[in-house]
Amino acid sequence: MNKVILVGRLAQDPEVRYTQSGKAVASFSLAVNRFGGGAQGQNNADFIPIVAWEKLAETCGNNLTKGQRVLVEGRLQIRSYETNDGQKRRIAEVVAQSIEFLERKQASTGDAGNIDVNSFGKDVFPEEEIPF
Amino acid sequence: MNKVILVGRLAQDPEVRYTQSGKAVASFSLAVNRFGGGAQGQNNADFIPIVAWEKLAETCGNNLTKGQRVLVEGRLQIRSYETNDGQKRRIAEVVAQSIEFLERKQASTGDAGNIDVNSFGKDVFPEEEIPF
Amino acid sequence: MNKVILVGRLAQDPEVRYTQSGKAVASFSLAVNRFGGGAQGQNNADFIPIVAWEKLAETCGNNLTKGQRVLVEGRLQIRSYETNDGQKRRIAEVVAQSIEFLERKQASTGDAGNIDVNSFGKDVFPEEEIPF
Amino acid sequence: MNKVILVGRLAQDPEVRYTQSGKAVASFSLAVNRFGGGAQGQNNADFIPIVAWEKLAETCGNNLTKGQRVLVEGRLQIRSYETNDGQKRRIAEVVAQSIEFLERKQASTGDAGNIDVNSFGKDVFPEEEIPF
DNA sequence: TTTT
DNA sequence: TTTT
Repeated sequence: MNKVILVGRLAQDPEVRYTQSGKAVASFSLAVNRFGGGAQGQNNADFIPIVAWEKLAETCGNNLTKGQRVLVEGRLQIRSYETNDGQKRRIAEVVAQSIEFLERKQASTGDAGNIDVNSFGKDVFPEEEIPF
Repeated sequence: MNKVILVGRLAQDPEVRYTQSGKAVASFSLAVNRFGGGAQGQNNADFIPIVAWEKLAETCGNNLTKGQRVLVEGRLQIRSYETNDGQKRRIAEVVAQSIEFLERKQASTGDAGNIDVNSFGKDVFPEEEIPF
Repeated sequence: MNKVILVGRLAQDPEVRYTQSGKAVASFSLAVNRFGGGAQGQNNADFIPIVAWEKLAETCGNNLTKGQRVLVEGRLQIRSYETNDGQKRRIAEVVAQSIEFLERKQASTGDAGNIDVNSFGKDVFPEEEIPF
Repeated sequence: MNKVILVGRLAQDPEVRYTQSGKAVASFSLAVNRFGGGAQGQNNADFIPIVAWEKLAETCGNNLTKGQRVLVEGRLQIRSYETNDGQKRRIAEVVAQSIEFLERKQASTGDAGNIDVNSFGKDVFPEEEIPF
């Protein structure tokens, strides 16, 4: 069991990239407030990296924008990578299995009349690297 | 909502430290298998940093040992810190709210006859730094 | 581990009652859509009984109304009771531990300017009966 | 979001039945202790009805026995049915999406050498009735 | 680096 | 109806 459930707002628009084999990968940072979003100041949030793969990645790219509130269900993954100067680092991120839209996309961003309020993804343990 | 539920084995004995004000903090790494712990090789695990505070920290120190299987419920926190040479880093860790013991402590590690199989903690958002 | 996490809408205003010892108990039914709340018809929901105790019960009574969307975290409990004609029955209900308000109370139901968007409760295993 | 996560012991061997179209359905009752399984007496458990469908149902039938400890992830469903004398009743049950075996099958129940310790299922919202 |  |  490796289960993560988060409710928060996108801190940025999702970025969608493609692996060499053509798989879509969306990534964004989710601002998860620690104390209910009250008046406790602007720093009371965890900014949690989210990645989504394939069909779910494309749903994110097409339907999510900065500021939108979502529920993310996924698993917590520790990924190793090397910095440009050769240091080994570890990064934690949540690999989304499903994303529930708790708000519609902002009207200003374009039409959003008919999107599904839920979109389900598959759990993936991809062999491929996340492209940078 | 910021909820994490993990089942895994302690990759090491918990380390218990104390903050300047005397609060106990336990930390350990939890090995969470990705594919059900079968024969897929030894590398298929995420090693997830866990911290526990106060009474739950002491319960960890007294009752958990390397290799023991537990269920951890907590929240995912991103913490900023500085390296010795002044670089800013961010680390993700799970702040445990409760830990359920799925196995008794190894007999070889000492007496463990009558411990509770569950121990519950409170969610904490401590002001204090985790001591290193 | 006995954990339930639901996102849905109140199917009715909460009813707040008091036990003989004066503990508040709120109860309501939560409509949880099965397929993302799309156009699949009105019958695709589970109506799940929720109960909340004490301070959380009062928060429910004061801040929640029919139709409002909430996230409920709790545990699943099977309770035995007797019908008026002496039959034994079992009912399942979710005992709320925390409720996150995903929407503000309807303006028409009264002022809702400044309520907290989160309200946290304690897990309770009360000895007392839920009053009818 | 309709998510249930339970850790408990099978109160009985699973019963596997088949729908008219041939789908397997397993059902059993899961005893979920309220206070950590300590010495608080024998009545401190919720007996929660679990159902599993298709491949997961067969895995249950083949690998689970009374008394075995498992982790069940699923959704909470309210199902309507009629009693033999025509009364309408509602029953709550957890439709399992995945089951993690926290213990191997009892040796006395037969060979259990090489079973997977995890088995994953799909979320189903079947049109068909659960056979009685 | 950041959301409301 | 029940598990350890």
